[in-house]
This record gives sequence, structure tokens and C-alpha cells, in this order.
Amino acid sequence: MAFFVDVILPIPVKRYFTYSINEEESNFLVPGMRIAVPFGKSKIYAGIVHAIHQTPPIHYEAKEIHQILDEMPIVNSIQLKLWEWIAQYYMCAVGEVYRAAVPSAFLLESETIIQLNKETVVDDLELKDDDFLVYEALLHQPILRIQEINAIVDKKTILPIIKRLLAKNIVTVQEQIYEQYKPKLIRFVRLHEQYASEEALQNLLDQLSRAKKQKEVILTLFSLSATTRKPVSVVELAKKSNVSTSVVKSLIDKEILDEFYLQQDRIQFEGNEEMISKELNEFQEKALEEVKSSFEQHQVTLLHGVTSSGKTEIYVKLIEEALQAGKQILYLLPEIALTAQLITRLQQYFGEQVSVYHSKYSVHERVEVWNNVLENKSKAQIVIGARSAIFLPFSNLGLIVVDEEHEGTFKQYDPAPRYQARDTAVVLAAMHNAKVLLGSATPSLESYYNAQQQKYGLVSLTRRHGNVLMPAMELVDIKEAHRKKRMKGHFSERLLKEMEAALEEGEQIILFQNRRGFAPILECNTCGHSPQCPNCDVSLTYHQYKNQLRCHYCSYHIAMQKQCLACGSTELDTKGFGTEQIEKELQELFPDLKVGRMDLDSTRGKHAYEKIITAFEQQEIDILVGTQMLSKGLDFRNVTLVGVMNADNLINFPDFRAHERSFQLLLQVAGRAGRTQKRGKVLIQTYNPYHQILQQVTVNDYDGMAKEQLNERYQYKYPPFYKLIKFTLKHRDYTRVNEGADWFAKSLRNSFGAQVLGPEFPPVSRIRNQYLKNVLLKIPPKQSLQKTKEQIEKICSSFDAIPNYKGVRVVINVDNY
DNA sequence: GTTCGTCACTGG
DNA sequence: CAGTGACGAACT
Repeated sequence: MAFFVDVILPIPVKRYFTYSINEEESNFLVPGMRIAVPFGKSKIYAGIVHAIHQTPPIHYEAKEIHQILDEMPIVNSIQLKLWEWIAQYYMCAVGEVYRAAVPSAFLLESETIIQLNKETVVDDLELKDDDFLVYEALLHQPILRIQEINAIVDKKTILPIIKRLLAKNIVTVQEQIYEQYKPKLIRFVRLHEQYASEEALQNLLDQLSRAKKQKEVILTLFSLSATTRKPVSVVELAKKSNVSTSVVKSLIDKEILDEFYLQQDRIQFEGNEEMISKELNEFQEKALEEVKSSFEQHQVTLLHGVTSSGKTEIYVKLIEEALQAGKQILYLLPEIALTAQLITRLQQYFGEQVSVYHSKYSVHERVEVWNNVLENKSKAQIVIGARSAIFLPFSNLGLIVVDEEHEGTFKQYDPAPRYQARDTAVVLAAMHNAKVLLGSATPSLESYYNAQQQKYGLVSLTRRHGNVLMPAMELVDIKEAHRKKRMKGHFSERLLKEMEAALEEGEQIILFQNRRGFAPILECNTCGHSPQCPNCDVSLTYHQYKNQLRCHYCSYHIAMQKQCLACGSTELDTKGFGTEQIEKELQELFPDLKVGRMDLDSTRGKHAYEKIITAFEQQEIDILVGTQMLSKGLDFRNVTLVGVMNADNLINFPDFRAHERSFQLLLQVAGRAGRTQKRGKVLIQTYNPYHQILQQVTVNDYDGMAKEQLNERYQYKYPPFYKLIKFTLKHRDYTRVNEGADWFAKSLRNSFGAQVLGPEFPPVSRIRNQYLKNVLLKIPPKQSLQKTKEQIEKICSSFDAIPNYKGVRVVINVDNY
């Protein structure tokens, strides 16, 4: 009897791969385990077991597996089900989900290594130049990797070289497989058994009476193990007894001390005692009760609470309850780096039971969190994470909290799987029979609509914590100010006056300049030319801190130009303004003040972000200038004034969600002001103060905004009423994309008629030398998604079969918002 | 005549 | 996705 296993491989191919196994293996293997399998001529991949069966493949001979990597599944059946759902719904391969879902250390790497064959006598003269270089390198180091050889000979194709060397028996090649994850081991010591008795010990001490330092170490070891009753590590021992580790080592060598290793978790919670969660005020209490009763009817509940209303306390109470019921809890955040404050808070309440999971963690740390969740350890009962945390191996989820539910970063854009973590969380929760709480001060229209339709429960919290008033909002007309020449740079007189007043009181200020038009564009005053990126269809932007012109889409950059590249004129000017420029202007206006800046460029690196936040919290910075980053869940006590430099480029963004987004963003930013008793102030500079959205922002009229926007969405057939799928066609050749897109749109129209929009070039129509063109499909609420997707698959495969459009990539983005 | 780069193809 | 082989262009 033959046995086979279907495997998920981490590649974008929409099928499983079948390998042959023996009976013993078939008895041992369980879906969710990893096995190393050969793939192609030389690669070895870690695949996930999907199914075990006895049906041989029809068209080919199955290869044998290489080796089994796990004793226990690292992925459970619920996860496999979720992966399949994601692949199906977001139209990608399960393998792509697999790649995104597990910590990369699980995707073991195989590498070809080349060794010298010592038995062969080599005649230098017989070798070609490149061959000799490699041979010479091997004389200096025992093994070489493919990459290293690439570097040595400075060529891309090195296969012929290896083949020649192989033919002459000079080298041997081997596949080396890496398990990337290595547990962190700590070296501990204890006294060797032979000194267990009093007598032997006394002898030893006498013996060491001349080796003062060594004696000291032994004595320290005694006192340490007596007081802590825990194993003593080498590092600790050396430090406590004031000697270098080499002294300890010599004791180990003399067999006086015995060394041993223990595995240690990389992630350790260092904190104080757990705090008891705060008492809720009456409004929070009421909201909590409402959420609970809503959960009896609905799986998902939307908590609409104005900024600073204390949503977190309500989450904490719900988490406490789920914890008591012995369930796991997942707390999703839009971008984790931005929420050190929240993590600290939750750790204060729940101590060690909190784990954190996000992309800035190292692979090792991620493997550890994964394993802790897999084994349902107590230290991973609560996981705080960014969108990828939905992939952790939960077995017993009770509650998922999605904080700042409206945030766009829950959607992954590139690469596949292009999933929306909030929506996926709802599906995941259903699989676990768990509850979902969506929280936001400005809910997304999708969630709000779902609540209106009774699909989700809805609970509102309209009172700010401690009865703090909502900040006073004011629109400043800068069109008028510009006309009357009453602007200092980008600052209106009004804003400057308020800033001075706030500074006088010793209060801090936040200035907000959104990302679009972040860095200025260089323009020639004589001919109007501005430097373009050679690979993308965009102008280069000026970055002062490096004195460079950079492309935001590819990594292209050149030094700042002194002359116009087109006409040679030296009269160059920068157009548009960003955070950097605001920062500069501020320093001129208030030379004595410390100005901080927070944007993508100033927060590179793991802790850069926290540094800025801490400096601002401790009032080392008076004015903080930043992009959207500032809007998320930060809590600064001493900020009373928030200035929005320009609200217009936000609103005038060409996207059906622009108005919703602007409203959300402006309200979130405004929420940073006045979180204590003193009422905060928000000034919004705009050319267009009568714009409906801005009016709604000033009076915090979410319902009005939602009603109006939903109306528009209904009229123009947009989400949440219609579903959207965006197709992006990519190719290096302009006409191929153009014609391909026409064909593609036409065949979509054949099936779906007028619901097809485009094809259209996106605002940036070329990125990294690839031309792009978009086609949009709107799917009416009653149309079957399943059938629609099947039809799309058909169209895609006929498209792939047309020789003219060969090589044109079609990127499918479901729910592209 | 050899080497290099590009590109479609395939994997089990 | 990544290695492979085919093919045409560029180099000695």
C-alpha cells in the first residue's frame, strides 16, 4: 500500500503538492506539521501537511519527502481552515497565506554549500580565472555559499564555474538545511557533586586559600543559591563576585564547578506587581453592561466612544472576564510600534499573561510567542498585536478586541495575501465561537452600517473621561489670510497667537501636517522643470536631512542639484511643504524652543519612535510636528493646542473614502488636545472653511457625516453597499499593459456589464519601471461572491493564455480599501 | 565560439 | 517564488 501526503508550500501557486511517504510516516504525520520536501532540482522547502491519503497522483511520480520537522503540529486545524478562507476570499494561494502567517524562522532555508575536495591534487594552471578565484577562496575558508561565490567573482551566473570545478573533482556540493530558530541558552553553574559533603567542601576552600578570586566565586555562589534558591548563571556569578568570567571558567575547567545550560525565553516581562483594574465611571459601567448584553445577541459589537472616553478600561474588564473563563484573548491594534503606552497599561493589569506580537520583533521572539500561544501557556493568554497576530495558533479564543477599528492599516496591500485583519478577525472569532469588540471614536462606515443593519451590536460612549470637554474647534481661513498677506510661512496669525498663548502657560503643542505632499518638490523658476525619477512616474522629493532628492516608490536617490537639469538655471525653488519645512519655520519663529518631528523618516529604527514620545511626554520637547502617526492613541497630558497646518490636501484626495478618512483623521488628531481638565483647542487651517466635512468635524457630528456619506455611497454604488475588487495590470511594456487592460475590462464587462470601471491609469502610472493600469469591479449586494470569483478566475486564466499579453501580471485586490 | 542577460516555464 | 533551460545579443 502506498501512502501520500498533500503539502502546502510557501509559494504563490494555487494547488497542493503531493509527496510519497511510507506507512510509518503516514501514521505519524498529522495535518499542521512541517515536513522538509525537495522541490525542483535543488530546493528544499518546509511545507505544511494538509492531508494524508492513498491516492497516487495521476500525471507524475510523487517524490519522497526529505524529513519530518515537527513532533507536534505547529498549525492547528482552525488555522488551516482560516488560511483556506483567506485564500478563497482574498483570491490568493494558500501558500501565500502560509508564508505571511508563520514566523519566517519556520520556513526553513536550504542553502547550497561548496567544499574543497582535499583528495584531488589541483593544477593551478589548468583553471580558468574565475575558477581559480573560487578555489583560492576555498583554501582560506572551509565552506562557501552560493552568495559568497557571487560576490567573489562578481557575476550572476556562477553555475558553470561550479560545474567545471565539480567535473574536475576539486569541490563537492551539499545542501545544508537550516532550522532558523535557536532557543536562547543561558550558561549556569553549580558546585560539582564531589564537593557535596561538608568535609570535601572544607578541603576545597583550604585548597583555594591562595586563589583568592576563585574562593570568592565559590563563596558568592553559596550565598546566591542560598538566597534566591534558583540556578545561578555564569554572568550573574561573575558580576556579583566582581571577577571576570574567565575566573569562573577556570573553576569549571578544574571540575570544581559544573556547567549546564537552560533554555531561556527572550521575551520577559519586567514589571511591577499587577494592578487591580480601575473602577469604571457610571458611563463606562453602563457601556460595559450594554456591550455584554449586546454580546448575547451579536457575535460582533461596535463600541463607538469619543476620544478619551476610556474605552480601554472597558476592554480591560471584558478581557478580565474572558480570562476568568479560561479563554485566550487577542487585542488587535493598527500599528503596534505606536502603542507602547497601551502595552504598559495592559501589562500593569495582567502582568505576565500579556504577550506582544508584531513585525518589529525579531524572528526568534516571534517564534517564542507563537509557541507559547500554541501550547496555550499562561504567559500568552492575552496577545496584543498588529494585523499579523490573527495568524497565531489560538486554540481557545474567547474575545477579540479590534482597537481603532477604522484604521486603514488593518488591510494589507502588498504582497498577497491582501487581507483585512478586522474582517478576518470576525471570521476567526466565528470559528472559535468567540466575541469581537470593534472600538473606535470614528467607526468605519462599513462597521457603522453593519451596526445599523443589526448585523453588529452598537454601544455608544459619548462622555469623555473625567467629564473633560471636547476641545474647541476652530477653522482658520488661510485663503483670506494669504490674500491679505497675513501669513508667516505656513502659519496664520491666528495660529501663531494661540501658540504663543499656550507656550506662555508652559503647555505643549502638536502640529499636524499630513503625509501627502510630505516632502517638497524641486522646481525650476525659469523653465518649470522638476527632476523626475527615472524608474517611476513621479517627481523626486527633497529631503533636507540628507540633502538629497528621493523617490518615494523605489529607492532611487540623487544628491541635491544646484542647477536645473533642463536649462541650467540656478533659480530653483521648492514647491509643496512637509513636516521638515514646518520644523524649520518653527525654529525661525521660536528660536528658543525645542521642536520635535515625528514622521516616517524620523522614526526609523526600533526605538526611535519611543524616544520621541518619551521626550515629548517628559516635556523636553515643546512643539511636536508630525504626520498621521500622531493621531493614534497617544495620551499626552500637557497638550492643550493642536494645529492642523492644511486640511485641504486631505479632503481633496481623489478617492471615494477621502471624506470619511479626513473626518476620522481630523477628529483623531483633535482628540490629542486637552486630555485633562483644561479645555483643549484645535485650529484647522484651510482654504475652504465652508466645506461640509470640516463643518461636521468642528461640531463632532459623526452621525451627520455617516448619514451623508452613506447616502453618497449608496448613490454611487460604493462600499458598504457594493463590494469592490480592484485589478492592477503590471508590465514593463506600456502598450502591453494598455491593450491587456482593455481586453481584461472588456471580458469583465461581458460578464458583469456596467459594474466595471476603467481601465484607468493610477495617479502614479509607472513604478520601478513597470506600467500600471487599474480596472475596478463593483459587486452588487445580491450577487453571489462565490460565482463572481469563479468567473474572475476564468477570465484570468484565458487572459494568461493570450500570447500578446504574456507576462502581464494581474494583481487582484479584494475589498481594496 | 563563448559568455551574458532576459524570459517563459515548471515544480509534485 | 526561484531555479532552469532556451534563445538572442554582445563580447573576445
